Amino acid sequence: MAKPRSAPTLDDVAKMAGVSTATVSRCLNNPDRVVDATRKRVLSAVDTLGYTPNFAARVMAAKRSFTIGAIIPTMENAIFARGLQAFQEELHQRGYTLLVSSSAYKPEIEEEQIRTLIARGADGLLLIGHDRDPKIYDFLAQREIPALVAWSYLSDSHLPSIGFDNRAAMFDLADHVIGLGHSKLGVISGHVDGNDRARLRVQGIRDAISGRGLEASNLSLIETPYEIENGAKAFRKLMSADTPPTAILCGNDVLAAGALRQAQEMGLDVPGDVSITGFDDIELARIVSPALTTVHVPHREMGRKAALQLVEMVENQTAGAGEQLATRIVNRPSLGRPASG
Amino acid sequence: MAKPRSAPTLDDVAKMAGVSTATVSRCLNNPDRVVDATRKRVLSAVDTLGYTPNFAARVMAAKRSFTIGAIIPTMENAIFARGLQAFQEELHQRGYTLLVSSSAYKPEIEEEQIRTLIARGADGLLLIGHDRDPKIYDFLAQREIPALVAWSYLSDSHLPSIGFDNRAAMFDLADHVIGLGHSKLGVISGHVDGNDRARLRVQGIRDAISGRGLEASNLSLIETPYEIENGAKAFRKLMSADTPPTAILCGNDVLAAGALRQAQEMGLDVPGDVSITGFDDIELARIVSPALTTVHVPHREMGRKAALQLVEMVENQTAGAGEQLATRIVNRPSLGRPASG
DNA sequence: ATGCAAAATGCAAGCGCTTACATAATTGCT
DNA sequence: AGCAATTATGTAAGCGCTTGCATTTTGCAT
Repeated sequence: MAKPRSAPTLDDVAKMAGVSTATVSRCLNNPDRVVDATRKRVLSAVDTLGYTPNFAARVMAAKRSFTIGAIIPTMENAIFARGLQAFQEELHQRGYTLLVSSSAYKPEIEEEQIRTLIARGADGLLLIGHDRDPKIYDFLAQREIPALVAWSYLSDSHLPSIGFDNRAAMFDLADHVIGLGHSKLGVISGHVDGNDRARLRVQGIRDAISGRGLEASNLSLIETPYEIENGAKAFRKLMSADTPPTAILCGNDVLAAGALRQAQEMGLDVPGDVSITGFDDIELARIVSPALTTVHVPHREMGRKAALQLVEMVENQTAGAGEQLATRIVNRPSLGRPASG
Repeated sequence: MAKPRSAPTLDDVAKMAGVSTATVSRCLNNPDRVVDATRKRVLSAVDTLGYTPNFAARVMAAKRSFTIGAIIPTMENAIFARGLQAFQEELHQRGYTLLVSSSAYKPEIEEEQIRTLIARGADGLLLIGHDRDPKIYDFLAQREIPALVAWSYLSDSHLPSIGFDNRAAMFDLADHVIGLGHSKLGVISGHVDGNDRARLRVQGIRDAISGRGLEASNLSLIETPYEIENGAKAFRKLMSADTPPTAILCGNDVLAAGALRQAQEMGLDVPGDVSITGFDDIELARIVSPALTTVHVPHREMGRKAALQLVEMVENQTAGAGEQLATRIVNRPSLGRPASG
């Protein structure tokens, strides 16, 4: 009865069970390729030894890790939480483990993370959005790493994508807002550089404005990182204009929550004095009061479908078709008609 | 110019640079043990080949992964976000990578995650709270895996811990609430089974009640998972009693936010009709209105110190001293005196 | 019983890297 | 210029596992 100073290995198990390491390995990975009696013997050895396979060794020998990597721009707010959760659950079902890392919205960090995840043996990758250095796509292609883009659907792109049409979604919301009578619009967007979701959302607003025959000058835009504080700060700035906007469209719910808080601190009634809208429909949108009118994104469905598709790509070497999902406007009290006057 | 069907290896680099694999390896890990000229040659080969070291192979050969594992109960709300973020940042500074997984508050899942993380070669582990099967501690000790507990400080425990005194923190808050004149208290707690933080917080309230000479019957308690919805549900239930509590102490800010929303939906004024308090002081506590009186926990400091301590344990084989951090009550409008009458 | 196909198991070659240890190239002194 | 002491590099043995192929065992029909 030796007490192992370090982890027991396949060899230890094999010895204890009186079989070869090959048999133990098969026992663990293809149980039906081993006869009952030996399997029992092996498993009991595994048990008494407290054996756990060494992952690194396994990856090296099998050249498969059953690990999927995901790189999201941030974990700091809940934007990606629900979708990623669903993604993870579905992967788990299929026997895969998810490794998540965040890029802080920085392209160079994302690139580093991609390399890291691949070095760690990820069988496939989930990326957010399409905007990135083309050489990354070359790298992925050259290494033949299956990768999928989520949170933004484009039909023609380097990688297949599962997501929604950010431009159209925001277009619909903006059009709706203008339809209520708002003609002076403020926009608090995330930085659009390297962020196609943000860029397309702003584009949607622009398109809605010109579609309704309004001047582009009726739009004032601020770009800022996705943080509550920044939403507040941007709101203050937008409202300090000579003729402030009557509606503020925010690039996401987090910015909108910040704007809303700031409105309240400034003693403004929402939506009486100014309307505020968000995007994403995360939990926060319903917690604040008044609750936010926002664009509902089917995060769970997106996550689930992304997982399915990616596993399919990994296991069958297929290309992946991608899929566009529908969004819908959720009307809540933060949006109303402009004060008539 | 062969185009590699799979990743280039150390060998490829060595060949291209005309040196041995050992030299390449040293070049990457101990640059100063290699003379300038060769280093330059090697690095340029690395570059043109686009070489990235294979992590699994490296872990196997070096028996070090520079990876730290953390298992938190949940990622679904922000309870652990800030602390973990600081933990991660500090680890990164020290050259370590963080692997996070969540146990969904289930002991058996936590155990599985611990094994998984170790199998993946984690050099050390961060665990939340002290309540777990003793055999896990045996396992960790036998495998000699450095591990540290956070979010709860206990001076005598299997593992060193960095955190605060959950009982004392909640005791202070409850004592303060009672001092304001509240004598009928409602408590919405997380499940205390297997969760020492929750258990100790409740204990703190009990101690405050008896410390003030009140009957234990003045306390009504509901245990429920940490989700906004459940906070709302529990609040409804507590307030439906014949003589409902005048103050509701919640196990954390998330439950408190749920309770608050429910209060508003029931047309109750907070704190006029009923006071509500939280715990943690996450961002949410300041976003809701009225903002929540809560217990501020120095999450960032805790995360940072945990990282420092754990790295120290890993690198110097030391035992780890642990540290108790101070919390403080943050007074905000959700807490007031009970309606006199 | 006997022979043969099929099923079960064993053998051993890697997977890509690190690291003692051995060897070769430099350096500094005299 | 010559030798010892350094310093730089090469050699090769694993790390723990999977898997193709070889070998043994089993089950069955004859």
